[in-house]
Amino acid sequence: WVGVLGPRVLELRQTESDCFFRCLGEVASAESAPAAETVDHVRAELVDYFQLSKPLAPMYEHWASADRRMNRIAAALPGMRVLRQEPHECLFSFICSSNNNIGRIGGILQSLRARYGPRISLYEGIDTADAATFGGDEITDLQAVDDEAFFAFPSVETLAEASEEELRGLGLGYRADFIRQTALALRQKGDGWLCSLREEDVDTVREELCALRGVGPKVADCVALFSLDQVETVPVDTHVWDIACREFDPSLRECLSLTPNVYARVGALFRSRFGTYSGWAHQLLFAAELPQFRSRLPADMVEEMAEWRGGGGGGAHK
DNA sequence: TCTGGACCTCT
DNA sequence: GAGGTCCAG
Repeated sequence: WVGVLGPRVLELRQTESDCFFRCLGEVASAESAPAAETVDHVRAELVDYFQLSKPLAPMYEHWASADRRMNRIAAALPGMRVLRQEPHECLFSFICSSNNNIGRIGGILQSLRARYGPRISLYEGIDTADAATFGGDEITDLQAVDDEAFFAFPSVETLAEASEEELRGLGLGYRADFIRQTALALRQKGDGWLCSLREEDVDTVREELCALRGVGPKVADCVALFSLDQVETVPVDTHVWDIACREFDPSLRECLSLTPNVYARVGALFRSRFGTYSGWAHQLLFAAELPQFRSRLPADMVEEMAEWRGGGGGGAHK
């Protein structure tokens, strides 16, 4: 994999037993190679980003023993971790995600970076073609988007200064105003405010996030789980709702829409079954629904999921 | 508390 | 409609 993490372009490669990384470039640097201390620093950042100090095996065991279906999924999809993303980037990204599909979100975020983010220069002697030979096909996607350029995520300050019209031009649609207003609010609250929510309890985090423009329950919970250490938070979208109907409580199907009440019921179901790290468990169940992981699951399970989708079982409330 | 509609844009 | 949110009734 090749991509941007914070101010750097990183290349990651995984083997049977190890994970290797390499720094390809960074913001405002003309060096020919990263300093040794930079490499150490990046190693620490990766450990933090992938939350490697949290042992996954005990969680998997707990989830597997709590739920028969989860038992099989856990066996098929090992090593599914929740990332610890940078909160500002995470927040703006999920604001862009509302009422929007994954493919388009990626394009919008890349446009945001290219237009407002600081450019990342590759170290002397490294070209992306060289990196591509290691990285597989991810890098070709990035190059196709913006001519082999890498950008870090824009600052709150920059986004606060952006005009709504220009943001709309990048394909954000009505979310343009959300981005601008939230950036303005964040600037007002000061530099460390968002990160400081990591120390707060779930309810406070949720309340504070939902006060931001374009942030409802789902977006707030995503930001809380994926960047603010709220491990028991379960973001509920229509897919997670489907999962809950299918696996935990068929009576949820009677509900006509995802009201706050239903939303809370779904979250509570996950928590009562999977406990403290319900957010992580949710991530695993959610991943199992994605097309790219389907081939790893037992055939009968894939069949069952297809049947549910096609048979209108999940569509009862839609 | 919940429902219905609007909202950008693309398939 | 899509991996929602906001606003008015």
